[in-house]
Amino acid sequence: MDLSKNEEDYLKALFYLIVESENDKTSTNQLAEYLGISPASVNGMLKKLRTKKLVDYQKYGKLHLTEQGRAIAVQLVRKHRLWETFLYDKLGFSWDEVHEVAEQLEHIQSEKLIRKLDAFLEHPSNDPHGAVIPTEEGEYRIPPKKTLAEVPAGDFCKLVSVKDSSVAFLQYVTKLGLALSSRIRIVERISFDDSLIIEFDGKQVQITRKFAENVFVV
Amino acid sequence: MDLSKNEEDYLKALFYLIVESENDKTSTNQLAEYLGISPASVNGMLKKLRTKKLVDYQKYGKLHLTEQGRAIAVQLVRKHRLWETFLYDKLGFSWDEVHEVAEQLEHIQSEKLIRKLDAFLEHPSNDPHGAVIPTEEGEYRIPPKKTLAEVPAGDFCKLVSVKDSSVAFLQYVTKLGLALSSRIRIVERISFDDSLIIEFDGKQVQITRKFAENVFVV
DNA sequence: TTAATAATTTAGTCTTAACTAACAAAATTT
DNA sequence: AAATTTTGTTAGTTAAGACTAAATTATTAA
Repeated sequence: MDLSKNEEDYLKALFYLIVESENDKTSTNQLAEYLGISPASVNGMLKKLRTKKLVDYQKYGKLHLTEQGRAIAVQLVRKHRLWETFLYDKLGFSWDEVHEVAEQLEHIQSEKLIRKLDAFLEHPSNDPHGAVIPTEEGEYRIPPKKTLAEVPAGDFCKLVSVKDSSVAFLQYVTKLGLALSSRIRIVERISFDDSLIIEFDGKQVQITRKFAENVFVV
Repeated sequence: MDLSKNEEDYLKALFYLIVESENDKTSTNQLAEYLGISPASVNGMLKKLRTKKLVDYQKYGKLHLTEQGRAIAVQLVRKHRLWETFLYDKLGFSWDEVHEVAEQLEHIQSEKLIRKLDAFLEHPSNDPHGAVIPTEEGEYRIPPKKTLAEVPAGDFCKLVSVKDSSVAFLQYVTKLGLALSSRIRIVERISFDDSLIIEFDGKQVQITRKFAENVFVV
């Protein structure tokens, strides 16, 4: 099945909304909002994707991805994350720069390219944000997530990804000096305002609870 | 200046036709033929490119690229050839597979990506087909073609193409074990009969002058 | 220099994927 | 249960960029 960049973007957005909400469905308006496209336009595209048996819904009903639609979306996620890994590991892009470029690269059509890239990167399991890279066979499971806010005082943990991946947040993280796989120790919890003091790379910083809740760790 | 994939393809085609013919101009029909698009459609796009000051022509006249159009085209060629080099050198694609994928990759918009890629590949000067890679500054000159017969003794060179592509000659080349981009050293020139001894892949063979004159190198 | 041929342009159509405005159905309030 | 609000759909428009057919200009041959 050969899809346009556009159709691929719809599938990816659907996948994102469905997986994020862990709800197995989403709605026209939500999708329109996410893509920044009018609901009317989205409605038109959904009709098309339905005739291609990639999404599944009836008039005024909720949207689901078909098996095939889901499979294609998973492969797009795989491509996106492999490219992010390439940009980060091999080309020295920073953490917050990889997404935008990978957004373009993921649409390149060549199975061989992805297989070779995967091998070149030595079959990575996580992208630079710590997200799991689906396998070639389409296996994709989301590991249970834990935030920095849940780690007991005194314990160590490792940064693997962030919840809010806005540029502003990512830049703040970078400015703090926190990098992917930074080893972090919880020095103290301030019960007064729920902030916490953490230590990494030999320095201590104080962060708010809101910040801690945005940082996923292992 | 932000161009669509389409506009970029037109500029690249124009550049190809103009540079190949070494004529500094081309025509609507020639361009249409090359792109596999009807002359009428090409005419429409040319109008658009003219208003963007990327091509230069008047009604019923010959087509030229403007300085800016040429500069953009050169950068596309640069991107294309850097990606081909990446696919060949790093991912292990064969030389006849790289073009199709590079055709897609060249449209990725990110100056940083190209700079980083160039550095990662250690600033290659030639792509896997032996073609020159334009510099970041847009310098692009086609070097005069050189045959194996012109390489001084002791020097290294790389096979890029052949002059005589008869089956007999190609079979002989293959039998010798010479492949595209084989790294060759000129061991010795026998002045008696102008034959030369070359070394590649750790083995030495003797070839006639006639043979050497049929092999282009870089 | 006129006729024939080739090259180029114009005019009008099609498809895709966006849009707005108006309408219809579903969900929520009162 | 009726009114209101939210959500989803339809209809009609627009912009690219392709197309064909027809018209125009250039070039070549007679």
